[in-house]
Amino acid sequence: MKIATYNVNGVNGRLPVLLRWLGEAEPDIVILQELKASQEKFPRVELAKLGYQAIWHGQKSWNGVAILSRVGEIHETRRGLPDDPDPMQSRYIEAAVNGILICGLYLPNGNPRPGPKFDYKLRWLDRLIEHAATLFETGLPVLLAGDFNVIPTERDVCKPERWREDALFAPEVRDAFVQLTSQGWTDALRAVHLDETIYTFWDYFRNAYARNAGLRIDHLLLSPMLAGRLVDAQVDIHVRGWEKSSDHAPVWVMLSDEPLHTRKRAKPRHLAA
DNA sequence: ATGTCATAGAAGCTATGA
Repeated sequence: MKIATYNVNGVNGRLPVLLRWLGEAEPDIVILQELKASQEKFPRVELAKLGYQAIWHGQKSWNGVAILSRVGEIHETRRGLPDDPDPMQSRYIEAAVNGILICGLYLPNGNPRPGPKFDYKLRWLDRLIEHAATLFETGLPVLLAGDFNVIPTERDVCKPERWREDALFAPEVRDAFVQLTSQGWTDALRAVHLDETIYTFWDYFRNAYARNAGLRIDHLLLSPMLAGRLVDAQVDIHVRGWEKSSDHAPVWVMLSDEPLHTRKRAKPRHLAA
């Protein structure tokens, strides 16, 4: 089973890109962020033509998250985090699909730092960490995926020194990400590409994509049951080069149907020797 | 500070968020 996360940066403005990628990549389940569309303006019919059913949490102009499936029913379990810091912002959607609990999230950007937007990001992370702990403890197969707006380590940014004060790389935010993954989640892309430079986002400024001046901020975190089924994780980097593309590229994991007893689970970074 | 996009409304440009 192939599961992807993609910050589309406007689901209607980028619809041709999204449909082209879906046709090419054929993911089974897709988690979308930054729909930038109100609830009634989601392109349900166009996606259904490609065989995807969908649930979505829209919002006019900003945010918005969705889950697509071409492998059976989407059983929504919640939208918004428990004690969400701002329920008006559509940033979280959760559903059981094909035996996996899919958690789609769009974390606040948090800039400028310091300031109220940064405080909001920290509160959101706090709520996410608490909810993730609850989900983890169920022992179920759970996937946390989306645009985290977190650069986990220096390896995940082209020029770390330029990002020291940025809300995507701030110590408080990176600490929170470590706190989250330390619950036992596997960062799938990093587990597959241990020592590689691999990015998921290139901004529109300064020809960033052509220079590969990117960031790794879109993540797929696997509970132990799913980590035991991890076959591959990749970024569809070329999609970022398409005309009218999002500033993010799609990121996906391939999971086997059965546990892979031969593959060792990736150790959290803080436990590594 | 800069740069490039999409969106919405004050509208055919400007403000905003990223």
